[in-house]
Amino acid sequence: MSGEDNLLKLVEVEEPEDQDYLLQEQVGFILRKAHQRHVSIFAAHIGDLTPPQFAALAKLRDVGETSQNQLGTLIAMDAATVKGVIDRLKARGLVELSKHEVDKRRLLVNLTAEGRDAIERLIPLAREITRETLAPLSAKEIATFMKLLAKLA
Amino acid sequence: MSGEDNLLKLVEVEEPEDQDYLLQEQVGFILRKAHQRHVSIFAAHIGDLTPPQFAALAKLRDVGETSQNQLGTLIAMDAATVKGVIDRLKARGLVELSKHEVDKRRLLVNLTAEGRDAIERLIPLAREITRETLAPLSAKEIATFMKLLAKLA
DNA sequence: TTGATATCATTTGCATACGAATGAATTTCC
DNA sequence: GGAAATTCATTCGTATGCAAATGATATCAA
Repeated sequence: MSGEDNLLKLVEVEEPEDQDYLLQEQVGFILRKAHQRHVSIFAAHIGDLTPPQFAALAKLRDVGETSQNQLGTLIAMDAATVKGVIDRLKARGLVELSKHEVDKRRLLVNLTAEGRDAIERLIPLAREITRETLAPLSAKEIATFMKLLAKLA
Repeated sequence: MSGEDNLLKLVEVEEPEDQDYLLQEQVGFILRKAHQRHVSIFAAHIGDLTPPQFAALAKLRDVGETSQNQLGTLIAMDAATVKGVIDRLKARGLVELSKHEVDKRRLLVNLTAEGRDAIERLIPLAREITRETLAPLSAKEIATFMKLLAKLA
């Protein structure tokens, strides 16, 4: 009996985690859930725009007219994804497209007047979304969390 | 000149953040990027299975046979999403479906022998994925981060 | 018991997300 | 100058992810 125990212990020392793998403790899984929660909070405050669409408008407000590809880089979207997002924003009249004079490959994107109005109107809501997402944490915890999260992203 | 400065300061005190809204500092945006990075690390280690598919297998390993809906609850997927995931795992022979004897609404899901082999084989890789995702942080930072992230999820 | 509710699963529609392939235009470099 | 490599954008295919509607079954309550 004690012989079996010792054998088990030896095995455990070599592979202490072989038996239990707890999905709900893995970063990836919790990261996915935290992201889901944020998207849900976002949707509750801004129903007619998705987070990626909002990101595109907010970044265009920052940098002004840019190429579609460059915008994608700035908001961490690959070319295929950003195209869909911009197409839908264009269909709603929030951005307008034009051809680059010099480099004919580039498709320039810019806010329309309506798009600018929309993003200015939505930013206060976005601040509230950030607040609500972080509400489970204290001010000090928020500072710590944001610092560490930034390291992972 | 100093009059203008004072006016600006007064405005700033009332609405200190009105002018600048930095997308790249918002939780939601960084959360999305951190999640993207994790998925990318996952794909580099486990190319033939997605994180949701892996989650389904890992949870079935934990709890054994369950209904599709219940599995969805356990891995934070809604009914429509979990159906697609299970369909694809079934098509690959990693899970098998059966009808609940008593409650005819329920669709039971379980690992096949092949599915069990697969998940056992993949778990060590998953541990490495977790390690690599958290690699930018020290051991102490990891503990702090996981505690705070769990509060947000 | 039966009528109202609730639960389980499916389907549809829309929106990311990304790999891979393609074509057009530009830049690099010999 | 011109071939090779690079960049920009598009398209296709596959896989989440979720809201809403629907149908089948089960449970609750009058």
